[in-house]
Amino acid sequence: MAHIELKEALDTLKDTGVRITPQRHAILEYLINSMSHPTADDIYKALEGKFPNMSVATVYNNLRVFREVGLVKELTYGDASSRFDFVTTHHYHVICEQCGKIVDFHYPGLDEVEHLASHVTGFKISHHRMEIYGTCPDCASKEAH
Amino acid sequence: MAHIELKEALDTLKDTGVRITPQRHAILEYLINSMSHPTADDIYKALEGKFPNMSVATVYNNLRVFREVGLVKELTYGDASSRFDFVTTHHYHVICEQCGKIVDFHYPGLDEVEHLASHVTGFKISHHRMEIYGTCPDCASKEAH
DNA sequence: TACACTATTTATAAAGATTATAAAATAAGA
DNA sequence: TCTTATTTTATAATCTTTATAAATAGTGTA
Repeated sequence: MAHIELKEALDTLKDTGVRITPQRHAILEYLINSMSHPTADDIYKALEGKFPNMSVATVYNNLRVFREVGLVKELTYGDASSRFDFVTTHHYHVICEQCGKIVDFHYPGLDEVEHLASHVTGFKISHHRMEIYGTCPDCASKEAH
Repeated sequence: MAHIELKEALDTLKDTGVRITPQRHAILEYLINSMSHPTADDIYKALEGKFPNMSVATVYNNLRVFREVGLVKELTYGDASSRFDFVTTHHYHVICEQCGKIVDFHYPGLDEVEHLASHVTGFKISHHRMEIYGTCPDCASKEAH
């Protein structure tokens, strides 16, 4: 199914008139297969072997292109660099404050919150984001030692 | 009441053994009176007149101190720099995607989400963050022109 | 009030992430 | 295959934030 997702993503690019380069192919593939939520630098390092001459700028440029097309979501947490997530179904993230691990968490969209916010503030709401913070089981058991 | 908040904040600092310097006083005062959610640079620029020799590092250092003491919350959105918010009661933020305006939005904490997340992932949840995005009335009316 | 001690500020530089630029390379359609 | 506009590369610049060390200034004590 990762296979199908990649194909669909490439089709999306084609439909939008975005050229499919080997670098773009590899970045998408990495994002889809990666169960983590990599930073631009993670991706750069991971593809160094396959593309020894690739520039960091290429990674950033393409992540921006993917974001604009809607294939990828950019996550900005407290730490230094953004993380990138291939867009599949709607889900939230649970983040470990000790080790930084990010786990997907499926939950119905909080439509009610958006409605109330719209009513109270007069904004036309487009979307929201939410993250949940805590300690993952691994770190919790280490703490207890 | 901004007056009272400032006094309480200063008391908090005193209790924690953090020295009250003119710069700290001014930064706190600015944060409390500011209805916006300023960046470190906003604060720096705003206090330039009063403290011509103040260093940017001072602003950053003190914002970190305030955050550690719990007086201030750091907000990291998509844009380049963090924003800082004087902590009062629990509330969320509604953010205009056109002009960047941030409006406070009071809503009961989403305890249920935290519970479910804890149950599903095994994390020990400490807190969550949520932001709501949309278009503010001003920008919406400009769009319609 | 003056002193001493330590925290804080300043000035500066360094680090890290991201973006801009221009020349070279290349994907995709004719 | 050929052409052209897009993309990549290499590099430098920008911006935010942190580190460092010397100078300064709060705060408790005599």
